[in-house]
Amino acid sequence: MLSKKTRYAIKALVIMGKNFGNEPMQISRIAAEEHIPKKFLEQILSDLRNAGLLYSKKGAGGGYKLIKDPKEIFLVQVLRITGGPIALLPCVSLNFYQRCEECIDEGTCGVRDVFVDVRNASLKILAETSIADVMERENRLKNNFIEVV
Amino acid sequence: MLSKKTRYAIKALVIMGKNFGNEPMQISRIAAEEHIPKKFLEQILSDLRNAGLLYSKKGAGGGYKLIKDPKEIFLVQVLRITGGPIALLPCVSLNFYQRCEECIDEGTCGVRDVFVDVRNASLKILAETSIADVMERENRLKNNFIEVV
DNA sequence: TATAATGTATATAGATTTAGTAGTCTTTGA
DNA sequence: TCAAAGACTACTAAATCTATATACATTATA
Repeated sequence: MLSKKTRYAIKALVIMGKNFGNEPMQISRIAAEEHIPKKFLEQILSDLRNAGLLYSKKGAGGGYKLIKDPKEIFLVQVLRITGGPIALLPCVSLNFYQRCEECIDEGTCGVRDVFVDVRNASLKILAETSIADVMERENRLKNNFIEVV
Repeated sequence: MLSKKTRYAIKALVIMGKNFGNEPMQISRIAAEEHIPKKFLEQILSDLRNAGLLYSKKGAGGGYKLIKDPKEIFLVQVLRITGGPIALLPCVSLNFYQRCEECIDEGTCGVRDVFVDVRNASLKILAETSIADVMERENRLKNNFIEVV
């Protein structure tokens, strides 16, 4: 399960994606719109900034905005920055690998072998899906809703 | 990430799978072979038993064994018994659903939409893979190793 | 240049979950 | 009757996650 930190990070990036090309957005505005605790969001945006995804401007009229086009920011990057695990087993994680202490021989572990496949399936989607794709899905869902009603 | 409980559960089922058709295995033996803390394993096997996967026998000469053929026990069942989440977001989980508190409209959430796909991809593998498949993968890995050496 | 708005950094507290342990009871077979 | 084994309940320790608090730095603008 993703941490709230990761979830909030993605949501914040999506909302900044909608604002791409415009002036920076203030933390408090993002926090209010997405119902995210402001102080917590501060930390998260700071991490995303240190990772090179965001530009920030201090002082009055300051805020955050995306450095890159939302088409070029992929979910897998976000998960890695915020430490959200993709793999379901530590011994299968590419970026947060840890040996399973109890394991006798990782190389011949059938359980691990299955969860490598699971990771690859998840990873494929997360590596192909950008912030812009998320925005597009949202639009599609909204339009479908109107059609149905 | 799966809990150790879930990991231990799968490993215990695999080792009992190898023993399928024979006399019950004692907790202490499984614990020793798989390097799992005995008392913790006790709880886990008890859960698997209550869920109908294991037969148990008390007293001298007692122990645990599979009720069903390992071909008929699928990983998804084990995860659900031990509470291991498959979905990466609570609002996407089929069996452990919880609303994301901050979410304004689940129905048009683009993030959720992506993670439904991720869940489906993982679920497909876990619902198709049985304990017997895990055993088979293990054998295949061992044989490949011999060939390579 | 004073002030208010804003981000930065660090520390810490509280809640929750996970992992593991202890102890006692019950059942079974020899 | 005794020892071996599982069943059940409660507890604790550790880790992690979420959130808040505090103090500080920077910037726009009046």
